[in-house]
Amino acid sequence: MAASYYNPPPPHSSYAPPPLPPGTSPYASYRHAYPPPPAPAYGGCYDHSEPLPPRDELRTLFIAGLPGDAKDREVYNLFRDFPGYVSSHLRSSGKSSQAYAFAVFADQPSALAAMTSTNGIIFDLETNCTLHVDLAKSNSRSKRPRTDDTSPDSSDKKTRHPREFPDSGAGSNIHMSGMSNSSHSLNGYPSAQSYTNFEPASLSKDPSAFVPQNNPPCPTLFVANFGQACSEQELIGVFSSCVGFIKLKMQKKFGAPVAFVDFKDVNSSTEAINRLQGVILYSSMGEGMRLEYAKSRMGQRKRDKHP
DNA sequence: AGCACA
Repeated sequence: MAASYYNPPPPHSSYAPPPLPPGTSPYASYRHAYPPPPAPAYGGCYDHSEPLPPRDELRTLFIAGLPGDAKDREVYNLFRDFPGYVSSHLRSSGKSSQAYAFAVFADQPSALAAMTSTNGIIFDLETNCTLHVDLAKSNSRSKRPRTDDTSPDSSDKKTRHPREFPDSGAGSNIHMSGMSNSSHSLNGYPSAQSYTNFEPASLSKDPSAFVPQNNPPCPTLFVANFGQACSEQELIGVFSSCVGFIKLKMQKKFGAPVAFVDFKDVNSSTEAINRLQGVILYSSMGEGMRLEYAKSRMGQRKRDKHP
């Protein structure tokens, strides 16, 4: 097990209290707006009316260790910016002081990446609630998690806007496709603005702040400007969801920690740059991390010492 | 604003 993995508490003193009182939060409504009654029709997760993915791979996370007063919003904010995040469901145990939740992802690698990044984090500094995140026993019964066929508008008609985010603030479950936009934050607490609207966070990146790519494309990426509190496991959790990911090595013996991430080819590394550039990690407090092509490929010994 | 390891 990843028993050695220990995530220090995030530098936030608390969970970025939303600017709205709890009662008036725009999220307050989805608490009681859950359409599906708690009918755990598990055991048969097959739905033959839908063209399911070939193997019904588990892509739902089970989150334990939540405090009893956890809010949907908190679970949502925890996972919303992980690539592939689809939706989350909070289940309060009622009598107990513990709650649990499920987070649905587009595929298992995305789910595993989010799992690695969130497992073991201290969710509540006051009660020292530590999250235990694992793959769920079965996938959540979602309406239409992902349509791989070419009939996209059977249940999704109102969200067909080219502007990606529906106003799911008062919806039932919290859906969001963080797939192909270069999401700007993984920590879930980007700024107060995200509590009041669902603008894609990427628009807060002004083009002038973009990183010039000086180095020629390389399958290995150089990663900098992530927080000191960031663990290698957290980075692996983020990067391992990228196609072609091979390995990640963190280097923190010098002042600012950096990391090298190896991909199978430059297509994959380029895709990862585009996807994760500027992303703010959960453990981060400042700017997002900066990705560049590395100056040399990881693990490639220089064979041309002499001509 | 920082590019190591083999």
